[in-house]
Amino acid sequence: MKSSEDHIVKIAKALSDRTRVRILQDIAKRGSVTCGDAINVACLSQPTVSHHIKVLVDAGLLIAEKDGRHVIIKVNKEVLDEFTELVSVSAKR
Amino acid sequence: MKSSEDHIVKIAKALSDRTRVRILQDIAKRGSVTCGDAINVACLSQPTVSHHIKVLVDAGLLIAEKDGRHVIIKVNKEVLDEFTELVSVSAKR
DNA sequence: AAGATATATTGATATATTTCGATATATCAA
DNA sequence: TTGATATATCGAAATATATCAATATATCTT
Repeated sequence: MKSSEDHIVKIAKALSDRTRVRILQDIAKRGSVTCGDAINVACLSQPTVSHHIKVLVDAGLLIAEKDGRHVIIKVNKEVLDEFTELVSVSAKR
Repeated sequence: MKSSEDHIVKIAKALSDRTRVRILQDIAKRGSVTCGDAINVACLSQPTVSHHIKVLVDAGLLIAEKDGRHVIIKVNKEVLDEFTELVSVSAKR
């Protein structure tokens, strides 16, 4: 089982890059997008955006599911809530 | 004026290191501590801990005030709330 | 089957971060 | 004033991260 520190650190790391936050906010605004959409938002190369999406997915902040040759990504709100809750609680007690 | 992205990124960066989260949680638990106390918690060199505290202070997460030769640090709950609120809102709309 | 499109992986480079020892500064105590 | 204690800063080394071009893989279209 993972400590709350480690969990906070993993999510915070994912949120510690401008591009990733931008991608996340864009997805949140639109509901769901494809990786191609994210490339347009980020204005960076396809491999770079692919990498950032992977970081967000690994952190649990994004859910990705394949749909033909596309990958549809959306925000995992539960994980996001868990994170804000964990930060609030652990830093206030 | 700073974008919400930049604000999130700055705080998230501060929270993206195990040592810093540990220090923050320890301070939250105890109310307030000195830098020396933080060194004991982190088990790292004094300059390293000093650096981490600086990062947390610069991000606004800690408030530091000098008291003789000590520096008393405590959590800035307002900034922390602001952060969790910002993350919640910006990633859900 | 062949070409086109969407995404992932690899390998390299540039930049940022973490960490330390050495040293500086400020304050207290004798 | 001198020595001790608390914290900050500097410079360097090791590690991590962001980024890209090239290439691989998977799926669609014709």
